Amino acid sequence: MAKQRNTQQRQIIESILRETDHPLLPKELLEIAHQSLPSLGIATVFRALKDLVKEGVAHPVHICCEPTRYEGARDHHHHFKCLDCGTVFDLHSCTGNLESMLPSNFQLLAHDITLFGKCADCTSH
Amino acid sequence: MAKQRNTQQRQIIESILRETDHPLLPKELLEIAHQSLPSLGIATVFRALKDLVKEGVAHPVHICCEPTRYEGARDHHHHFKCLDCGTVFDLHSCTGNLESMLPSNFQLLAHDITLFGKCADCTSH
DNA sequence: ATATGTGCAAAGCATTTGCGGAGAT
DNA sequence: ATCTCCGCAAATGCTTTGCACATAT
Repeated sequence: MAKQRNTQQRQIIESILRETDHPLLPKELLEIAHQSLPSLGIATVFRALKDLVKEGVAHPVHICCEPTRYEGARDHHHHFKCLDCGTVFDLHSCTGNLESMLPSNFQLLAHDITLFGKCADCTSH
Repeated sequence: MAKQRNTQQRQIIESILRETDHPLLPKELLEIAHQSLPSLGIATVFRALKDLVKEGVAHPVHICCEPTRYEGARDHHHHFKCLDCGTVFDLHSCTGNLESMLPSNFQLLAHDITLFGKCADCTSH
């Protein structure tokens, strides 16, 4: 892979991912980035995200029937989507014992867990 | 909701879902259906799937960066995707203790778990 | 100086929708 | 006979790509 250039647009995209505590849609990321760089195009956002995922700096987050969101790489964690308000929260613990779900001779390399329900705010209303 | 008609195309689509033991892409479903009804169109597949999901007869399955698959309604289960051959398998057990992942005052209503790795066939090669 | 990155616009897919005609009731 | 469903083709929304120019090295 060729050497990567340190452009203004990549810096902005990386820093937004780093500073945001929940996964973002490419469109949302673009809107935030437009505050510092109005000329930024959506194609650049997709190209940067693809590269950052390849480098392990960003992770794709797939939820239900919606377009892929992206978040900065952090500790291993999963997500909770509130069915009332739609917000996606990070969850910071992880259940064990997933191996027990596998048929024999299957090898477990990774897993996705997404929980759905009502967040604290929506539960209290 | 208006009364649903019992057309040949819906019968075929339902029976394919019922007889297949893993989730199918709309495109794959269409190809199988073409064997019994070559004139079937993809729009009809999408319309039928949307109705069947609403009726609870089919479930959408979301995996990674791929288009939504669909499967007939069965017992609660999850999925395993082989990273080598791409096949999606049903898993018939389910881990407990997901509640422990939640922040306080969050209410758990549903969950998705997808495991990734190598299936028995690909492990042995 | 040179090769990579960018913005724009066009292309590609997956999915949805409008419409006139076919088929189920 | 009527009203829903179908197939087709056009439209939509998200994502990718080609190209000419800009810019980091």
